[in-house]
Amino acid sequence: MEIEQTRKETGKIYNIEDIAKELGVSKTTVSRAISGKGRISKATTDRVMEFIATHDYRPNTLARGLAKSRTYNLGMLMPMECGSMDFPFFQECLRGICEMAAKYNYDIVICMVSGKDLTQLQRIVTNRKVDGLILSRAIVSSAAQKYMKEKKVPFVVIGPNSNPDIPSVDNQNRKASKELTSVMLMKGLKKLALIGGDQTYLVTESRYNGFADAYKELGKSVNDAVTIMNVNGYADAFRAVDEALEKNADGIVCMDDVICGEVLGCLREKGVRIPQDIKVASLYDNHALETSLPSVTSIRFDTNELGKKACEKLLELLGEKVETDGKVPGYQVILRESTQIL
Amino acid sequence: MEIEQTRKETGKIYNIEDIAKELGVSKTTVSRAISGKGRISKATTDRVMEFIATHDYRPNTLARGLAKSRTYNLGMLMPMECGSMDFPFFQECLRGICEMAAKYNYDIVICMVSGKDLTQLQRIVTNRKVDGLILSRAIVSSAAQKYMKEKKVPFVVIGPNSNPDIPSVDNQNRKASKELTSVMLMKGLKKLALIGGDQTYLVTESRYNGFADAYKELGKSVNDAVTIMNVNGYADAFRAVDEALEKNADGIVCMDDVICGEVLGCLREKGVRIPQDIKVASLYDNHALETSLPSVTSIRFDTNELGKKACEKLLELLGEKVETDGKVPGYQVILRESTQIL
DNA sequence: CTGAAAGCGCTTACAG
DNA sequence: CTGAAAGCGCTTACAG
Repeated sequence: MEIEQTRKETGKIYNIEDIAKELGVSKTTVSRAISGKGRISKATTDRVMEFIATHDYRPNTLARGLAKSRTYNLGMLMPMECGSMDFPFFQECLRGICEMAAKYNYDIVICMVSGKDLTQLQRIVTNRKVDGLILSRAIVSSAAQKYMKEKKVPFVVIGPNSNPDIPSVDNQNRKASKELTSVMLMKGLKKLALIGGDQTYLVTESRYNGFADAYKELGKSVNDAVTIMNVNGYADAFRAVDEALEKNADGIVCMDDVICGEVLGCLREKGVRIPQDIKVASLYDNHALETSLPSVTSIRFDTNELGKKACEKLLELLGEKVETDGKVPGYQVILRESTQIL
Repeated sequence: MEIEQTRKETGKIYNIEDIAKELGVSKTTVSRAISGKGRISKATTDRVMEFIATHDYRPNTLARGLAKSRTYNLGMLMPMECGSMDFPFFQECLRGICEMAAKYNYDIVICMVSGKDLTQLQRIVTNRKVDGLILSRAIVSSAAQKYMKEKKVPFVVIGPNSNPDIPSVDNQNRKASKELTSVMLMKGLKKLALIGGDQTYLVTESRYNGFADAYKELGKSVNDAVTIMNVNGYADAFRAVDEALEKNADGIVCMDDVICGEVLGCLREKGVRIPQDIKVASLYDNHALETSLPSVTSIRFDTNELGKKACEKLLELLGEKVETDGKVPGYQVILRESTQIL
């Protein structure tokens, strides 16, 4: 009560010198008590900490930053033109990142990059507005990575990464794909069609491998399946669906939610009923798949956790002592109407 | 070429003192040349600026910040639990904000707030990580606003705002609603039903007024329409649609995209065809309305521009000289299949 | 028009 | 265990 009073009356914002004076010690001592570094007696530490708590003192981040050459900000690269499909991913991810960053008293600054234009990245880096950066699979631009290496800015990548030198975190695409495919197979489906996108993407490869793993485990060959890759856009999808139907597929596994949306459109257009005539599943979930008619079986990754891990990794890179649980971001296989056996 | 060389060889990061020495002037002079403030000869300014350009010097933001008590960061409050519906709004908005901020060499830091929990806001404020804040209609919490006033942190609100003391920017809800409603009326529809949400929201009021304006302009009374407010959730929407149909409405105007989605669901469930049996329009657009079957007539606001304006306003509050064009964020009325006269 | 000096609020060798 | 002092890289009265 009285403390509140004091705060309200004075409204004063203390600095380290004020505290030193009030307590009759040196700034050095106060600084040490706060940081917990250097030799300092328990008694002094306690006195300082109590004063700080009572007066709700917060060190000036700018000043500390200048002294330690730190901004206590982390940059998150976001593609300006991410479609409505991608955005939920970023939202979730950002949530996890912010949460973890806050835990260590860091904040997230957004860096919107447009295509191959690195202007904004350069601005943020040359202005030293961040201590490190997080970028995601959606930022294809290896130019960005090259730039950051050159400038020696620590960064982590969210998504598949072939280069072991680059710290990265990723979903368990392969494992999850295998699991979903296995379920389809065990449901008694005889002929699966896998419809996937650009094969040069690593995520495509991972999911493909997972799909194949499921066959292998059952003593079958992935060649028993119809695999149609490099599908890009509705026209491609339409042809892919045609091929799947011609080859008598009784189940279609779509590599991601975008493709799946297109496939659903094609099937509707052709008057093929789901799940009566054919089962459909997606290796990446989104809200539309959940609410569409019928709802579509899919894999939901724990993107929030993925963001947290990315942030943790970056913090570690920056020399913060993070206590990580070493868990890998999980996923759920969600069986919905589109794969029901009637 | 040679400049490149120099940069690469040295890789040196200059500070203001280095420059002063190299040029045989004082730090003061260099600082003045850069800021463009204070008396200084054109000749000296040019020399300094040339050196800076050649060596790609960037003032240390942290140091400047400490001296001027500025972070050159703006905070953007984001609701943690914004649904998939809300997010496109934030994405667009954020784009505009970032773009404008970058123009004045500010950056955006994200502050995720969850419900009424102000922890993150307090953290960012007491740590002085931002010079000001932008919050949007989705942050209902007036507690947040109260906190910021108390702490004297400048902020602007995106969305309807009754309090004229609080700087805010908003879409032209009333005008846009009137325009869309007018079009419906002029298409010859005899009985419109307006289905809206919580009447305590200011945005609801604005849109309602716009709807009424259209009637007034045609010399009619809004009482000719069926208005059903405070609709919240599918069950409510179902009853509202029932009522509209009973009263022989030949057109339904939904106050926002969420309600519209529900109304579409209800109509489908009831076997009412759009636009054959009834026309449907929404006073707020989203991707689903654009791609649904049939596509739905709607109002698309220029959210990107809205974000820019919000940022401009905040920058002005912070004392930056912004050159604004005084334009108001626009909108488009997009007539799609759902209102076609067959 | 220009500069020396103090100041922004921290951290951290260095010396006791 | 503690403190005086220098330093982080800028800005800005103040004095010329």
